[in-house]
Amino acid sequence: MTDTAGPGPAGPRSAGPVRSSAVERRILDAALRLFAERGFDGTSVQGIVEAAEVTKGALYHYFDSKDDLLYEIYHSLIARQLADLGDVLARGLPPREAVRAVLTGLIRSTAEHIDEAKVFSREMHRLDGARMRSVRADRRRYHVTFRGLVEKGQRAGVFSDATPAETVTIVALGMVNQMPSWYRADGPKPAARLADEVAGFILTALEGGASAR
Amino acid sequence: MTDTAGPGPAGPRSAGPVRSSAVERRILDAALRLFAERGFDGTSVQGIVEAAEVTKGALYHYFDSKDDLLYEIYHSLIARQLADLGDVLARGLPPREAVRAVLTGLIRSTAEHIDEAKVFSREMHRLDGARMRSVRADRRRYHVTFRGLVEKGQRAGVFSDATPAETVTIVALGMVNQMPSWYRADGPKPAARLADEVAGFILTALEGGASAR
DNA sequence: GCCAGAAAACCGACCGGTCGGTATGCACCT
DNA sequence: AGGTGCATACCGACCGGTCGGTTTTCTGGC
Repeated sequence: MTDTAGPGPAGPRSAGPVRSSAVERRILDAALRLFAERGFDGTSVQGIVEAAEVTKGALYHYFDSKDDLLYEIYHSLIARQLADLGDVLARGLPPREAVRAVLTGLIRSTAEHIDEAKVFSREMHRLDGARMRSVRADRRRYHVTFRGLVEKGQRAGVFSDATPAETVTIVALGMVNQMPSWYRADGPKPAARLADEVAGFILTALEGGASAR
Repeated sequence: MTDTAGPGPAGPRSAGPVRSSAVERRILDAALRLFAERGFDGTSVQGIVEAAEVTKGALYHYFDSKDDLLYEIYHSLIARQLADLGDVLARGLPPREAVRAVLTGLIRSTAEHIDEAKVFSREMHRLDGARMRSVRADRRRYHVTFRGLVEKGQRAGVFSDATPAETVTIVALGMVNQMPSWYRADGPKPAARLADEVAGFILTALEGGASAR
């Protein structure tokens, strides 16, 4: 196993600064940019090392394979999302405020790291078995946690249970996961406003309608 | 140009059986299945011809390139979606029923042709300039038409205008476009029920909240 | 009914080029 | 003197696409 599933979501590391030399980061940045721009298969290893201004030897010194780069990108994205989610949960907000905080935070964060999200949504299927399982498990944890938040609100009578929490989750996270295909940082609407609108829309549906309790 | 864009959407043809020989369809079917399963770059032309039980010569007799196969898949998907949309519009339903009909139809149709949708969402960026523009234009038409439906309801006072129609469209179509990443035909929930739940959820948000008019 | 000739359908060996990855060497630091 | 951090040259596999040729189907004259 790849030890990616620690107890805490990206908790403090014992010995910190060993991770990621400058060269390592340059490679990762270049890979991210090129993957987002041309896709994984459309990007050659040679292209990455040229963009990062290093040599192939350096790349294969730090990474096992091209797929390794992909996994690093995925992992950093999911780790950040789970950490943000954990932060909100730790604040112990009531359901409505919790859902709003999670959704707006997720949308803002996705907008801010749109390249990672783009690569993720487009090339996730390329991962090999073990890594695929690890990434999927993390994604599922996020999904289940969000759904649990909705369920909690439904049980408390704050949200209508006309629509199953699973379906609500699918709609909300579906919008977020689709962002890479249309969101542009220089677009007309700031991410923060978009986030507020979407959260407001989802909450309206959750609160409106026939409250069955 | 490939003359695939006739006047009517797949309407009756003057002299029919020229289009799509059995071999042509076998190739397209195999390509669709393999693209959905392994991705475009992960699928070799050799693999396609073996799966279709034809030879490479036959494939390049009917298609110009591997990319050609992709475009055919995209085009058939979008053509169907636009045709369905047109059918609903032609019925002249009031906004609420129109939105419901479009959404449930789109979700059911996407579930039914999930492989096409999967290839589409994953590999759209691979198209070259001219074809990319054509596909994007069709997608945009769908988006704008749907948004127009929402706007019409808002102007009529049937829908709340608390959330901009554009944002509503982003949420609704975002869910649909994300379906390929999780929907399974053998899943626990039939597509028809899912479609009803989602449409109900979106309509609740559209009708609920403070109606500003 | 038949046959010649043309056109469409199809075959499969082959090619140029690219790509991910490796082998080996060397400078520098400790 | 040995390990880390690279550089460079190179490899074998594979891939999309081509091309000369063969088979099958269609067409029209008789």
